[in-house]
Amino acid sequence: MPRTGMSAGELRETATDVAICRMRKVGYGKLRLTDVAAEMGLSHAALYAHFSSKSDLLDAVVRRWLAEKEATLGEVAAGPGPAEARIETWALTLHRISRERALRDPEPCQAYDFASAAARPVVTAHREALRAQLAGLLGEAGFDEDGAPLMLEALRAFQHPQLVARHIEEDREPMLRRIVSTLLAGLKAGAPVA
Amino acid sequence: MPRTGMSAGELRETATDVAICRMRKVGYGKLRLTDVAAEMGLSHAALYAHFSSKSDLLDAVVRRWLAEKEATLGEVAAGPGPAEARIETWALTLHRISRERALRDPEPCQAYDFASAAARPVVTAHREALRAQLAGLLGEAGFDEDGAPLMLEALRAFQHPQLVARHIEEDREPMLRRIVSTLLAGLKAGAPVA
DNA sequence: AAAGCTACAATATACGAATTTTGTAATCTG
DNA sequence: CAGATTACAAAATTCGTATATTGTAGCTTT
Repeated sequence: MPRTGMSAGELRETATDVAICRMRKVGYGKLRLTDVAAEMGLSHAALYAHFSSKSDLLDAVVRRWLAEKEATLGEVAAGPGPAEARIETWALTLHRISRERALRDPEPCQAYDFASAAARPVVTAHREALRAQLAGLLGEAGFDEDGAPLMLEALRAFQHPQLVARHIEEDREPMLRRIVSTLLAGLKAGAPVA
Repeated sequence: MPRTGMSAGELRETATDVAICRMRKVGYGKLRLTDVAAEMGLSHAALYAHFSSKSDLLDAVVRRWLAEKEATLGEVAAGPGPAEARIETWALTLHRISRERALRDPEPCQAYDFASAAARPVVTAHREALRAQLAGLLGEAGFDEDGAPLMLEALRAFQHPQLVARHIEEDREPMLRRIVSTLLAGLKAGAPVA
């Protein structure tokens, strides 16, 4: 019987919550397991029963944060209107979320950036989730689903934390729209020549 | 009458040379004006007659390094064969140079990365030079030259030092080819819908 | 035995003193 | 007097050490 009154799953979720909050408050670089544990009324050692390492907790934080992004995009993908129009909306939303987060939620953003640089599986999984959503949209709109990785690579400048940060002042939406419509036009024109 | 036997221009060039060499030897972060000056038989203060600051010298280093890249790409752009084919070759070359440099010339690469993050004019000028080359090629191949900034943005994942470094193991050329041909097909299909 | 704690070693971070380095000004020299 | 030097202040970096944090093991409690 757990003394915290939480199941293993709940404790992991709570620890992830607390870690995100503390990260937002004190910054990515100053997040301490000791503090997370203390805030939960635990010794830091107790966390090791639920997370194999600090990185594992940070992964959980990033996973949660990316899951919210995927959920928002999933709603756009499943939204009303013609599928082809939703592709542009989806891409714009992807960019807006990235930009908004760089501006207003920089600490988890930095955690993501580190996870990304370290090629953590949580990042790979996120990219795959985006690919799947976009592939679904493309399929629905009558395009070959193989266009999804292609589009994602071409839109990378609008997602990547550092590139987004570098252009945070500019309105890059017109350029993004042009790229999306050019890519869609190109895909429509048929399978690209090898 | 200069005691070094060099004109102002030559001295700047020599200092830039020496700085690149030392940077390659000791690393970007450990480059010291003192050492550059000493290697030229000068006191560090003498450098200030030719460079307004260390950043100014670093800019000269990056400018030189980027000029070599522009020259190689310029040759490709001016090369033989149909213009449309040269666009793909140009993009592949752009990626190969970026990749090769990340692998074999990491220190100036880091200097470029810092200059890029600091939004130094030398980087803006480089981007403009690339845009002009690509615009020329597009024009020659019968495309609207406005496609150049669009293509460059879409190819950013294949140029940006950090993104190139992250995928250094992979062969991304097939994907690059697909993106280029899709974009060209899209541009050919007519001005993208606003 | 499950859930957690205390104790501890290895590692990492923070801090402050000493040293370098950068940048400026006044001075020297051919 | 252009070209360079020495001298010097401000800022940055290094280096040694004290402190904190991470991760592990064995012990305690219910």
